[in-house]
Amino acid sequence: MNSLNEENYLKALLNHSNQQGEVNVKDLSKHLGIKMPSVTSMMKKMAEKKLVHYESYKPLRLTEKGIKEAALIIRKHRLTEMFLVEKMGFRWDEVHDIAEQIEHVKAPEFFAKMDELLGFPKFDPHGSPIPDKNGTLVWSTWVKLSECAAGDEVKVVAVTKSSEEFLKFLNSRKIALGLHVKIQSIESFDKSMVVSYENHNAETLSATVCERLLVSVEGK
Amino acid sequence: MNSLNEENYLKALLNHSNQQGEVNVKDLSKHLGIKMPSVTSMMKKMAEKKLVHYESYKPLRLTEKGIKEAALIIRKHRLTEMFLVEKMGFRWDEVHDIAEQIEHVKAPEFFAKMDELLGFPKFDPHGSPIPDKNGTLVWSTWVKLSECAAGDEVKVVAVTKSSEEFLKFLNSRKIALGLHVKIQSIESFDKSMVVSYENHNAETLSATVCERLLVSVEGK
DNA sequence: GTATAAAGTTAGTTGAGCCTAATAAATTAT
DNA sequence: ATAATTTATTAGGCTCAACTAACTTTATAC
Repeated sequence: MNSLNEENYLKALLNHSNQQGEVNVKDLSKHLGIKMPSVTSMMKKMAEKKLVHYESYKPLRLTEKGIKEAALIIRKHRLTEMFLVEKMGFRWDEVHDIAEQIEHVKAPEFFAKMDELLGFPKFDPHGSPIPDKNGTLVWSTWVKLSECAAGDEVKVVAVTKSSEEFLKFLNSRKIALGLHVKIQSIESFDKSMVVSYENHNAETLSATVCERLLVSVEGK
Repeated sequence: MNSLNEENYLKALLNHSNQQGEVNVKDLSKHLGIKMPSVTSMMKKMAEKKLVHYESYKPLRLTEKGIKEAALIIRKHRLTEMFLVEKMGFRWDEVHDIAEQIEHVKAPEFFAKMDELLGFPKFDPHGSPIPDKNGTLVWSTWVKLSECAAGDEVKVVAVTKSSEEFLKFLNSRKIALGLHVKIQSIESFDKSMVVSYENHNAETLSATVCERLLVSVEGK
């Protein structure tokens, strides 16, 4: 049985891996709030359990088994978020921290029941896909803009949790579904993005906005 | 912040304390599945945190603070059980293990919402009282028959989770609400009770039955 | 292409929470 | 009232998962 902590490592490994499925120790350390040497030693233990591929001085990569286990935790997290919003009346922005805790509950029946009561949803309230019961994350053709890299060319395909103000904001910048956008750069300190599209050369989009825009990366 | 483990100690201390609020190390050890020396050392730590009164070779007793914290955990457990049964469609006998895990979730809003959705219930699906938000356990005038001692004289006042078979069973023994019963003895190996009432001198009631009968102890 | 900086690893410690074996106190039996 | 039994404590050790300090490897810059 995975310890609570191993579960956090798995989740962070999956969530912060790049296109090649790689993460470096530094990033993992920062996201988990755990010092690098501790991360290294945990990686060795998890490598013995065949959860990660580990080689000294090389980037970390989850194994198939690791990906599956991580996806199952993320499944629990996202199902929980959906349940909190749909069945308990929480707002979508209140549910993350609660789900962060409930995702570690070991009770398959509980999550199966949530799934059933929710009608087997495919996406959580933030627009992220919910992995299936086997831990298969169906990579939707769209991702959050915030997850893209500088240089990517993308098409806006959806918007999550569209409040009226948010839609007005998008309108004011002439951002609409189907729009082609190129990411010029990303400010590392606040994760805001400078993007260009049509006759806009350098629009700055805050991290909050980038979180809510779902896009498909051109050529995927 | 209490560790998960400290929470389990608190709960066990409250649940297994006798009328004087005392528990001995042996019992605690058995109920927690933790060896006695480990319990002793944990008690010393918890005594420093003012959660238990601890003196060598004396029975353990929760402090006011300890009782409150324990009651708040039990509150979360019982609210969860109620929620699982009332709002998610679980049977009352399926919910204990799930609640055992969810009770450790740190998210006051989550439990407050449950409470609200349930209409601020006073009892859980097993008939146990739910402590209030301040950790005050309102000792109902009734307790489970299983919690009484040999020699007690009691009156049957309610029945929890009355299935049709259970009611039939009670009928066949002529046990009804209002009946006066005296507990003759308790079999320590299976917790069944030998009781007498009206013209029945030595009826044996299984632990399961004693769990489901709520009684008021005469003279309380 | 060497120097510096950044990223990663090793070695050694710590604290929590458990364990066993041995000892001591309290209780029960004779 | 002493012996035997039960209950509790002490002493010492283990593992896990964190830490700091020191060192090594890899990447970056000049």
